[in-house]
Amino acid sequence: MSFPASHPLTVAPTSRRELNKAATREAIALAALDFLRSGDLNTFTVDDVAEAAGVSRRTFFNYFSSVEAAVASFTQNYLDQVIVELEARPAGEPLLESAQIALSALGNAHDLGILAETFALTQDPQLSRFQLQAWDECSTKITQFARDRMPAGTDELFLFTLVGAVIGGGRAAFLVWFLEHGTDVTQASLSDLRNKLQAAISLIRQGFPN
Amino acid sequence: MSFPASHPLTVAPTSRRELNKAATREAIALAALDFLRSGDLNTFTVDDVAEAAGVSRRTFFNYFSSVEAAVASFTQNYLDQVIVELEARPAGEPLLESAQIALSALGNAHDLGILAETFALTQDPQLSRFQLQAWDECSTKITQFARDRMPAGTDELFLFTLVGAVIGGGRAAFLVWFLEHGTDVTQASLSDLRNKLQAAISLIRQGFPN
DNA sequence: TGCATCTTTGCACTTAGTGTAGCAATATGA
DNA sequence: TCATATTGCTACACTAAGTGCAAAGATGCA
Repeated sequence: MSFPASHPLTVAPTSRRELNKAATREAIALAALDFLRSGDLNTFTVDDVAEAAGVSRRTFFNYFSSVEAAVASFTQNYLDQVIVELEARPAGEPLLESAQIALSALGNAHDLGILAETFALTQDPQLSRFQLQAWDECSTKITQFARDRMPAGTDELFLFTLVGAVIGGGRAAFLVWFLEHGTDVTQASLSDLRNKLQAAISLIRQGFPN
Repeated sequence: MSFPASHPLTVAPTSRRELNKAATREAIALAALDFLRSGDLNTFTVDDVAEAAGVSRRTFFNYFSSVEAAVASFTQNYLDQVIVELEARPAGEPLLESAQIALSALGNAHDLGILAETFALTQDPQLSRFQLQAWDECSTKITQFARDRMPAGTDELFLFTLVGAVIGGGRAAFLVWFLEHGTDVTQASLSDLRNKLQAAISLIRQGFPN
């Protein structure tokens, strides 16, 4: 979970406690991911994950409400970053351009590799639910963002549809990318992901005249 | 669960057993909805729902894997209908037009009222996950449908983005509709929902040139 | 160092979810 | 109509999820 460290925007809350908590959180999430790599959900338990992460079962639940939630944290982190990037864009910039840039302002290769892996490992419906929720929460935040940046009184349906389409397109780009590259995250496949994200948003912008 | 009855497309499997099962399923889902109407998820248990539906706890789990899944069945039914409507459209028709028609070919007012209610009652993240999954499964089906109807060799990113945008727009229409009308399902609000669905798809078609 | 604050842990408890085997209802064929 | 095969329902037992609580341990601060 390199998110807090790589984005010291909020006063750098790098106290010992914060560091410890971040490390614990990451350890748990990684342990959960590791179990998923070698089997499906019902081949291991929360106790297993907790033990592997070196914490008690109770502490696991202090950080995540379930294994699924722990695995979804990687996606969550990426989307949180997208929001940060989005809010860093200049106010005058067209919204779809901001979205294009924010979505493809991807982190380092290692984090992205894990993100790609979660795509692979969360085909199980039980797991995919939590990914979907992460995207949905992101939608809500972007809608709020868009409402602030658009002219006052912009039609709500227009707003929601725009954001819904952007998120739908973003997920589409990730999905197609993953279908083509799997968990292979080279520099080349990364740049392809950026291309796909940009292409998807471009399609949204242009529309689909038949 | 009027779905099987109202769509006797598949040889009318109306045997006694089928009828009983459909009735039980509906009873369970309605019982779950009823408990949600008067409190949140953790104010009642599966046992409560089973008892209210007049079945054993074990039978509940024979039909649904959780209370959340039971509540999501209403959305599921609507989206299943959308797929049926979609597949009934002529092959030559432009895809977005088919989608527009299929999405707004809504069932009767009573079923829609319940659908609207589930929008209201599933703001709880625990519940919304299952709604999101229903929409996502619908996406997958529509993507397959679109692949079949588009020229062979159509770009996959184009396909996924188009479908992602359509589903995003569809959900946006429902959301805005619900935000405006709540669970009030009159003839007028229904026709507004149809308008919103059509408007959303139109936006997708036109695109968002800034 | 001593005290206040926050985090982790163990324990006990309720509820979720599932395998299994027997029982009840429906279907089928004469 | 009856006998029998098939399918669904139920009770029971069991593992694991998730949570409240209070004590112990770690960190922050003066």
